[in-house]
Amino acid sequence: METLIVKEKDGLVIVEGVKDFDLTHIFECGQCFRWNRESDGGYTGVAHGKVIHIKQDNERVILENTTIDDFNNLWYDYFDLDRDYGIIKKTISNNDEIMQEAVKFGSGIRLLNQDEWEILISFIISQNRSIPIIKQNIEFLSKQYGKYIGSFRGNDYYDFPAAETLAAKSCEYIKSCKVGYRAPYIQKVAQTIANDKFIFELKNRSITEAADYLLGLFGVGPKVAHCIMLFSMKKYESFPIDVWVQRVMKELYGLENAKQINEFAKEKFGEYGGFAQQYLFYYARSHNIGKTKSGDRV
DNA sequence: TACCAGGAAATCG
DNA sequence: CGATTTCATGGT
Repeated sequence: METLIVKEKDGLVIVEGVKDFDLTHIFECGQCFRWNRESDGGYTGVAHGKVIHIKQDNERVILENTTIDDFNNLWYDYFDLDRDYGIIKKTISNNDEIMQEAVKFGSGIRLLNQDEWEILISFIISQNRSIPIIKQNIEFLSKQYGKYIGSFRGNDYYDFPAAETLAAKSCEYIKSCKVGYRAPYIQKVAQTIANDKFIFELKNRSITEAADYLLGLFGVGPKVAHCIMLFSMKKYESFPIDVWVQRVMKELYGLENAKQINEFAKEKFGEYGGFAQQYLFYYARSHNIGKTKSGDRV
């Protein structure tokens, strides 16, 4: 992104000139599970083994409990600040009133660049579950098996557990985090990743090769594979199809099945499919598109 | 109480 | 091979 001004003041990192950026859109659009809104309107979260607090006042973003070095080396990429979302939004919503509305609603979404391993397990857990429960499960896992990071504003924070740690636990222990029938998926995948760090290479491979590898993991199907590639590997043509995307594509575009949806997304959104999907998901879930009669849309 | 949740594996026909 | 059933758990 052009013309970002970064400075440090009173222990805070202040970034000015941040466009197409809204914390609520970013953290509530379903891409991440470890960020929580605080009473001051900002969010506290764990990523990169660190806990930070972030708050926003229009185009000014304020980070607490971090440094300029970490901003430059970690958070700048994590928040995808090097990307011009104006171009993306304009391109995907060209001649498409539906997308225009979805983009307007989630105008400040940025696709976070998250850890492959954490996203893998998070979205294995996500299957057939609601987002609040997914967040709760991941908190259980982190508190039980994650490394203690430290205390911030009176709360203790734990990193997402390492693959080696989970690989060494039995299914029964993993199940104590209330992940249900997904426990054996987690346990087996943890062993795979602990022995074979290949997942961290996929970012540099083709989307086909990445998908092939991910689909070979126990408990990973098409939807979860696409979420992993989109949220942790910068494979932005990925187009995860979940219940909400199915609903919104049927309700607003008249598409009946996954095959039709994939062809439409590839044809219409191309390299920006993942961004389009995320605007649509956030819009659909926030407005209950497909769950209520179509006249209820805001 | 029955049904649903950012689905995928197992099983069926 | 595509279509259906099953799988834990918590919220509504």
